[in-house]
Order: sequence, then C-alpha cells, then structure tokens
Amino acid sequence: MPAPDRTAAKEKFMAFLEEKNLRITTQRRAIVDTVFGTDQHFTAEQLLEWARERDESVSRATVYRTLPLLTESGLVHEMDFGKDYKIYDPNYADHPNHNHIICDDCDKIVEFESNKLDELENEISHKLGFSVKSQQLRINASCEEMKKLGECKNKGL
Amino acid sequence: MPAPDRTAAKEKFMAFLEEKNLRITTQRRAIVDTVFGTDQHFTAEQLLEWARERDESVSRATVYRTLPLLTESGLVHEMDFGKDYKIYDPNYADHPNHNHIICDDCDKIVEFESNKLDELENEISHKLGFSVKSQQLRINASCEEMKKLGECKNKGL
DNA sequence: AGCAAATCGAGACAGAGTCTCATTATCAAA
DNA sequence: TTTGATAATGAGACTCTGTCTCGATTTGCT
Ligand SMILES: [Mn+2]
Ligand SMILES: [Mn+2]
Ligand SMILES: [Zn+2]
Ligand SMILES: [Zn+2]
Repeated sequence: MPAPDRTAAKEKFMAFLEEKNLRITTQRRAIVDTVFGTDQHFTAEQLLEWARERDESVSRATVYRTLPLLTESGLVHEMDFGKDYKIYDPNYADHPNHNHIICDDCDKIVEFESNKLDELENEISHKLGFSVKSQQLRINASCEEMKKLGECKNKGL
Repeated sequence: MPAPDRTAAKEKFMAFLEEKNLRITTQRRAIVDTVFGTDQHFTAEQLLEWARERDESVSRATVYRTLPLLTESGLVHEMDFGKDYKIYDPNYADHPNHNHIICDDCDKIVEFESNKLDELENEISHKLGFSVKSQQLRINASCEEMKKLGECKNKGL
C-alpha cells in the first residue's frame, strides 16, 4: 500500500471538528498530531503515552473523549482482535475495508484488501435482507516463518 | 440449519475432560448441561445465571474457568461483536466457520455459512504466506424491517 | 476585554474478567 | 470402603479498560 497523506487526514479532522462546532484545543492537537503521525495500530493507552510526549498535560479522559470523534469522522478505524482492549488504525481513510491476518505464533499482523470479499459480503447480506454498513474480518493464522521454525518464538520476528 | 445433537456435544465434552485428567464435578455438570441445552448465544454472566438455576452453588469463578475448556474443546465458539464482553456460541461444532450479520438498529443476529467465503479466505491467506487456523467475519448492517420503519425502535422486533 | 459554552484533569466509579487461598470434592489405588 | 494426592471449589480482593462527575480552565466570538 502506498504511503498516505497524513497532513490531509489531519486537516480533514480539523474541518470535522469545526463543522460540529467543537473546539481545537492544545490537548486535541497533541492527540491528533500523534494519531496522524504514525502508520501503526495503537491502543488507547499507547495513544495517551505518545500524546503526553508532545503535551504532558494530556489526560486519559481527553484521549478517551477524542477517540470516538476520530472514529466518527471515519478517519480512524476501531478494531477487535480478540483482546480485552480495542485497537485503532489511523491508516484507514486511505484503505477503507481492509482486513487483517494475525499470526497466532508471532503476533505479526498483515493487512489486505479484496474486492472479491467486499462483493461476496454484499451478495450474502442482500440475500439475507440486510444492507452492509461495516464489516470486520479477522483471520487467525500461522505464518510461513513460524512453520519453518517449527516452534513458537513468540514475538521473535 | 438442522437441529444439532446436543447430547452428543455434551458427551464429547465429558470425553475431553477425561482425556485431560480433569474431573467431572457437579458444578461443571450444571454448566455443561446449560451450555448444551440451548441454541442461543450467551454471555459469561448469562451462563452463570442459567447454571445457578440448575445448581445454586455454581460460582462466577467456575464459570470463567470452564469457558476456556469449552472453547479449547472446539465445541463452543468465542466471539467479539464489538461490545465490552464476549459472546459464546454453543451451536458451533455443528456449524464450524459460520459467521454473523448484526443489525445495528435492532440487534437482530443472523447466522450464515459460505463455502465461497472459506475458499476466498484460504486463497488470500495462502498468497500472503499464511495458513488459516480460524476466522471471524462480522458484518454490521441494517435489516429490511428497520429500513421500512425508517426509525430505530431498538430491540422492538 | 468579556461572556457562554466547550473542554479540561483528577479521580471516583463501573463492569468484565482474573487471581488467591483456605476448604472441599473427586477418583483411583489400596 | 477407606484413603490420600490433587483437582476443583467459592468468596472476594484485585486488575484492567473504559466512563462519568464536577469544579476549574480555555476557547472562540462579539
Ligand atoms: Mn490495519
Ligand atoms: Mn452463531
Ligand atoms: Zn508468525
Ligand atoms: Zn434490524
């Protein structure tokens, strides 16, 4: 996947705030700069830590208040990987509907997109009398490297 | 989907326990009878409540200790529907790989199976150097009834 | 500057799930 | 059937993620 334009995402979010008559505060700026300054998936707690490196005054409450705005804007995607915390994906607006394969042995995560999959989901949903609003496919798998090693060196790759 | 043989599932689980040198206690029996006595999806807390109707002495701890055994045995499936609790599906061994469409408006859940989907997942995974161990597709959608009503009467159906 | 409304941080709170530990139940062997 | 090693139990303390409250502050607009 090509490198996305993070500046554009940030500006879109600022416009989103303005449209809803929400204010641009220094804490929100720190959070937003953090979110759109990385390609990585992150947790709420990681976001708090990173944002605090930019502005020490950012609180947990503000992070948790800002995350729903980010997802509502469509620029960040909230995901479940079967853990007891949520994972956020800042690289979403550029790759809508992408999904993930997770290696259970080494925790490696690979992203993919598939038009065939999207079509199939629409087809199935239509047959059952639904219209798709969103979807999330998680494939838990074993990667080649792990098969070769024959042994689980967790997080060793 | 045809009505599954719940007695068989229960016996399989008892065999699973014996194989692992685990004991068959009255509390486990109450839990297992509950699990394989329903077709419905349930939460851990619901299972506790239902099992206590059979044996008042069943504790929360024992329910939470038994659930991993049930999933490990492959007879019950653990799922994420984006809530902050897990949902369990006792109707799994008979319909492996089935997935779910959830109506965001009325919380209706419909199950489906698709060979095409399974094949596509295997194909994609193989291309990326993985071999599938398990998968979970969640489609959030809007159902026909809700579209007709035009308004969200939550849980009204 | 001056004001109303949005936002803030701290920390109390909530809910799902885990862990500890003293006690009890299981089950195979004697 | 007794016995004993050990698996399993319940109560409740605890952890962790996430939410809510509230008094104090900041923002954006005139
Ligand atoms: Mn991703
Ligand atoms: Mn199901
Ligand atoms: Zn791997
Ligand atoms: Zn509906």
